[in-house]
Amino acid sequence: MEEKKQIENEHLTKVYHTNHIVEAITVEKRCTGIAHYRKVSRRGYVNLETGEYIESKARASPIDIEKRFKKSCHELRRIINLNFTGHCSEKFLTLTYSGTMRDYKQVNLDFKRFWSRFRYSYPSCEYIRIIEPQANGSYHLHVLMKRMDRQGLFVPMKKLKQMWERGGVWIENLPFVDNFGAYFCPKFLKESTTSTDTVSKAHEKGTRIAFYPEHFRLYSCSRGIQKPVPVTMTYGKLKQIVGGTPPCYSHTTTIRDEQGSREILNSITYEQYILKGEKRHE
DNA sequence: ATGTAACCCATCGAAGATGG
DNA sequence: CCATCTTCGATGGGTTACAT
Repeated sequence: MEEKKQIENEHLTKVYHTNHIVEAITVEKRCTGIAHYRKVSRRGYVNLETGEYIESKARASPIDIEKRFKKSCHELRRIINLNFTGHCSEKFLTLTYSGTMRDYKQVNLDFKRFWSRFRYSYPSCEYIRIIEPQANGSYHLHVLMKRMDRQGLFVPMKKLKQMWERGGVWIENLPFVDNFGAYFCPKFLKESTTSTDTVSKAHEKGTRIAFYPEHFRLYSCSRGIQKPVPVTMTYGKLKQIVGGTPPCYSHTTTIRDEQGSREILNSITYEQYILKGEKRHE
């Protein structure tokens, strides 16, 4: 049993406040100094203290890729929660291919073309775009679209189909959920590893992440989309912001030297609060 | 006029190492 | 897992050019 340590009110915590959702990340031993290594080229790093030069691994391991993916998902969730509230100026689009499309670059080109057309007719719109492989490895796109002048966004189906001629198009209102970020983030990692057939390779690794190319971007945003800015504050100040609301989710990770080691290097507590009252503004 | 594609470049996300 | 830093390649969008 891990004893639940109470965080001191004076302890510093990093807080993301994205509309009605508040996330607090509290690191027990906060990073003190500056990292010793500096990137000096594509693969090269130099230790500033010793002058030692090293080169990075040629290829990232599947574990590294999964970590990166999770990190991107976290950021994506926050961006969505900061920019989308369920207002009538917001819509959710899905763009698919009629055939199989496994060319990541081509998908980006196709979206670029779609966006240049869309922007012409709806110049006040901004987007968050997520590229996702389906179980068979064929890509499709999810787009959260938003009118910045806060007028209702209505796009005739006929027009949409003209702008995206590669396959199916869907446009919907945002669903009635508390956490849009969590709703729209890919959930590959939960997939079971029990594979059946042809798509073997990706499934053997237990995830569709394997379909992405090496330097993929899970999401991208147009410039008008706000980026979440964390604020470092005391834990007491955080409690003041959330009032009496208890965290709806909380998790502490302990970092050990190596697996099974008894010595704890650090611990990180993640908490999420959902504040009522500043929820949806229709 | 009206809609689309082609350039170019500032900006932004991904990479990747270590210490805690 | 988070923090921190730098480099590099991708890309968003303003502008121009080219259609219809």
